Amino acid sequence: MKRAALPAAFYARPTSVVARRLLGQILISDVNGRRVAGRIVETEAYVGPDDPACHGYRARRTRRNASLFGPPGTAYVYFTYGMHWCLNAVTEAVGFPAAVLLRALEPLTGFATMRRRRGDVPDRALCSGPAKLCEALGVTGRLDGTSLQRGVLRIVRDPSRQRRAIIVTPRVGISRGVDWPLRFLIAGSPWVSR
DNA sequence: GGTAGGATAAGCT
DNA sequence: GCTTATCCTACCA
Repeated sequence: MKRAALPAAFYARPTSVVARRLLGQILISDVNGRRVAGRIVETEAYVGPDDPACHGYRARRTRRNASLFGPPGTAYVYFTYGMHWCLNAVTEAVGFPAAVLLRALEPLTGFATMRRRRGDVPDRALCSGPAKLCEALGVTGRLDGTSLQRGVLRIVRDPSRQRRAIIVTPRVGISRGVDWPLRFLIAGSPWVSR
């Protein structure tokens, strides 16, 4: 079934709104021609030049974070801790460095491919963290700056998306801006991180 | 059940 | 030199 990718206008809104509305939508990867997909169950908002935890803090543009300043609906993929990739969806206006970090998925399609990339782990461990889901989907820096509307990675609307309770907490793994409530989870989902 | 520590490298000061 | 939007293993309870 062919489903429409979320349009740029979806992302061209306040980042915390986008982070909430991405919960329940479907992320599809066709890296190496292998279809892998999952439902987004956990996100975090990084909200621009005034957010001390955001890579775009003080609007400092570097080679690493360049795509964070790109058009809404762009993939921002960065490398961290010497071995892990993380995937974000760029939000708001061109030139405004903000994005939603995709932190966990409920695996839906391509279990064999995910397990080949991730190792023989329980289903719960396939995509329950930002670096885990990148490994499961084959996401690396090659996809940084690509479109989430028509690229190898796409986010599509789930026509059967339920209206579900959302839990809001502070963000994880940061040392500045620690009390800002910008992490969003589908309440009761067994697929979230940690 | 829980958590401390190590892996490992780019980017920043 | 130090920090980092993480994960896994080893070890303790």
